[in-house]
Formats: sequence, structure tokens, C-alpha cells
Amino acid sequence: MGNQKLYKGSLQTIILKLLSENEKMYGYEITQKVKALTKGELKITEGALYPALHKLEAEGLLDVEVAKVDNRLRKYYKLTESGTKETVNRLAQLEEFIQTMQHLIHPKLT
Amino acid sequence: MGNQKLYKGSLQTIILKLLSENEKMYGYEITQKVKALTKGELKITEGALYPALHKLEAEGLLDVEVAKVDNRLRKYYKLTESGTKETVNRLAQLEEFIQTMQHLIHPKLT
DNA sequence: TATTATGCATAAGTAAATTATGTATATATT
DNA sequence: AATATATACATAATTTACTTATGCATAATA
Repeated sequence: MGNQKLYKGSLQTIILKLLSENEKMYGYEITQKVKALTKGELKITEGALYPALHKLEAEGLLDVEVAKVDNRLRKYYKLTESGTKETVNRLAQLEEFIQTMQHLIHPKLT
Repeated sequence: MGNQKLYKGSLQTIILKLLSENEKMYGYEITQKVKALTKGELKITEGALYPALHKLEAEGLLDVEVAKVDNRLRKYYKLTESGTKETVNRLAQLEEFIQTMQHLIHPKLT
């Protein structure tokens, strides 16, 4: 919980990763999914999420599709072709970053 | 290299960790050490490092001691008692963050 | 002689969050 | 019936933590 600031920079990658697994998701769903997957560790705020989604869309990595469910608005996002490719890169970078941090924290291992 | 933005938020923890291993270090030494430990993966810029050191000092986590070596100035930093305790916390938070990210990236494992 | 390495520092600009609002519908609680 | 919580979107103001650019100074190298 106190490590909330550490995930700065990785939100886009998290979104892309979830979309690579789920075909299409809407914003609120993403926040709930992340909360569930991390057992409440990571809580994505709306102020972070929606601008991030808009940016990914503007960059051509996501497509959006509006739907009305139970009289409520939903915006479903899914990866574009370009987004699918970029997800691979972003995940590789995140993995590399984690490896690098492991080297710093546990200098003896690996 | 492209993951440079991901380490946002972890610089202070990196500094604290290095100082928990080395007793005392000066700024330039820290940049070189990180570069070496990460095989050039992470390059701490001076614009990030020095303000971070000053902040940690202002928070009472570091003590500073000025020395002149080869007619050049050096500022040696070392952990205070409070800094030693805080290092444990920060490292635990970083570990937890890494674990959380692993869960997100590799949902099947652990 | 000019560049690179060593060693410190700060100011301006930027990216990506947090915090605080705002709108609206549906469901659960008092 | 009124109120709070959950669902679902959005944006503006602020803060944090960097990058980039710049500055000063000495030592070693090309």
C-alpha cells in the first residue's frame, strides 16, 4: 500500500497486458480486475486510468467501442494490431526493469 | 534502456540500499556503482541524484561529510540510524511492488 | 589543445501520477 | 422515502519525480 508511488510509469503496460488477455474491457472493469489480481495491493484511480486510456487510444494502440448496458454507458477498449505489437515491447521492458531491480536488491543472485 | 521511465519512484530506495551495503559513498560513486551493477541498464543522472540525496538528508535519513580528495570535493553520505530503519521498509515495499507486478505479468504463477 | 572523466549543483521543462470535483444511473441500506 | 454505495464516465488543479540543459572546477587523456 505504501508502495503506490512505485508503479508510476507502469500503468500503460498493465492496461495493455490485461487487454492482451481479455480481448475487450471497459475502464471500470480494468480497475476491478487489477484490484482483484493484486488482492487490493494496487488501486488504479480514475484520474490515472481514463487519461491513460485516452492516451493509448490517441497513440493508436487501442480502439474504442461504446455500448449501453443496463442503461449505463460503457466504453470497451481493445488492442489494435499496433497495440498488440507494442504490448510485447512494453512487457519486455517491464521484465527487464524487474530483473535490473532484482540485481540491485539481491546483488549476489543471478 | 527504454525502460528508464519505469524506475521512477525507486531512486531513493536504490540509494538507501547501496548505502546499507557500503557504509559511506559519494554521489559520483553511486552513479558509477549503479551503472556497473546494472551493466549500463540504469544511468542515474546528476539532475536526479543530487536532489534525491539532499532530500534524504533533509529527511534525516542520511548524514553528510565533506572531504577533499586529490584536490577535488567529495560529499560522503551514510545512513543515519533512522535511515537504516527506513531502508528496511523501503526495500520491503519495493519487493512487494515487484511481486505484485510479477502477479500481473505472469497471472498463472505463484 | 581539446576532450573526457571526476565531482558538485541548480533551473526549466515534462510525464504521470494524486486529489478533488462533476455528471448520471442502479442498487442497497436506514 | 432518504441516503449511501456501486457502477461508469470525465476533467482540472496540483504534486512528484524525473529529464534536459546549464554552470563551475580540477585531473587525466588523446
